[in-house]
Amino acid sequence: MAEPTSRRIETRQRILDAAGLLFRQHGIDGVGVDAVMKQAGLTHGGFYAHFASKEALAAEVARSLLEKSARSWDEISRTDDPGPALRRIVAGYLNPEKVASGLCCSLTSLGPDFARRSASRSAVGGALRGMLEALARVMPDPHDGDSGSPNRHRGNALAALSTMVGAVVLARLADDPELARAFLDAAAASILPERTNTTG
Amino acid sequence: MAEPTSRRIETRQRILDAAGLLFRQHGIDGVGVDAVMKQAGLTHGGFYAHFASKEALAAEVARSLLEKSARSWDEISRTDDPGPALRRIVAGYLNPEKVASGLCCSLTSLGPDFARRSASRSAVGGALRGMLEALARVMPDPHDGDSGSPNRHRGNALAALSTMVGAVVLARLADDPELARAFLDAAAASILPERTNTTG
DNA sequence: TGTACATCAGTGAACGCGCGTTCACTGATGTAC
DNA sequence: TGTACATCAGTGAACGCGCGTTCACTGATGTAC
Repeated sequence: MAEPTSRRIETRQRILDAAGLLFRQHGIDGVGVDAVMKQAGLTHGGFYAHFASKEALAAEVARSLLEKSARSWDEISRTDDPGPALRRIVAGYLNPEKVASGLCCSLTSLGPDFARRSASRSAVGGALRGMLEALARVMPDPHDGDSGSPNRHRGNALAALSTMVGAVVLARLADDPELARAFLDAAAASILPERTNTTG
Repeated sequence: MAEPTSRRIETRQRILDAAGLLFRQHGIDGVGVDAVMKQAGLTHGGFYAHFASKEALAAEVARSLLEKSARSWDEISRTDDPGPALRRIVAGYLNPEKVASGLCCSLTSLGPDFARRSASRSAVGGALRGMLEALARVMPDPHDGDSGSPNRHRGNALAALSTMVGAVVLARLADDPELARAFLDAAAASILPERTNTTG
């Protein structure tokens, strides 16, 4: 009983993946336990062998989705040079197809849901800090001469993450695809050092 | 029957206000029609004399809350000079007490909920554009010499709104009040022309 | 001013349904000898 | 290799509850004469 079998672990992960998909599409309250289990190829009764409650599942989904993002950003931030790394992170986050498909970062589709559930809220704390650290690592120095200020990169990372999250929230809310696209483009332009725009 | 009585109008507004409060606190799916009516000082049965369904209520709440913001920003943008106007709008939006109380802009607490409900989504389109126009009106020229570019203010407004929305979403999600505060401060600093920080 | 009536906003019991959760059971897997 | 048994992941019927919605009714308000 001490070690869970590998089959158990796989099933648990399948449930987490199914919930991660459906919760982002329909919100946590918009998806029942039975729908999650069906998506995972199981029946609803077995759910409680893997999670104590739907709340506990939500918290695990929150943790697992955001830790995946944090790991990805961390790796990019340590592998690439800062400039290309930042561009990869931002372009990946603000990718219009991903946003339209609804498979974008859970912060943008479930942020308020997580914020209202204390278990989910505390589950994401670590990953959130990890994302900020990765972002701070690849932030450019500001164009005024203030590159010495120690917290400057952190402040820029906080603002950049805010801009990305907000842009995706607003792009998904916009009724018009052109406006959606404008949010994503404007956010990317405001985070990345100016250089992309035209030849003027 | 043509003209609704003033009493009817007042009651309808009381329901809208109650729903605006409770939906922002607990999410749309987290609040029942009976809770909304009780908060409005009525019993649940009377609800359907005022709204066709809970969905219709959600859409009206979306419209009414965001149009209120749009009107407020519009007035500020036409009354004050651009600099002070922008500062008032940003400081009002990123106010830490308002964020902590949960009475902040509905985009940050219900944005994803609205985005998933087509009626709500189309109900907010106009107000969203109104908010962007007000914001564009008070945006400063960029510090590079590109002040002639006609869409530059619009792009800045899109990015600024994204930053504000994202910062509040993240501040409410952060488990630590200090981190919450840092999101709000960093967002304000990144939107407002640099000048507030220290005497350096 | 007073009476009779029509209107209609709001009441509260009742409905069917879907949800989260429980539990006795099944049947496949693995271990002991 | 073969048999007997223990384990345990997954099944599916059942539960109580709360939700969105309906509807026959009440009682206050306003109008007609």
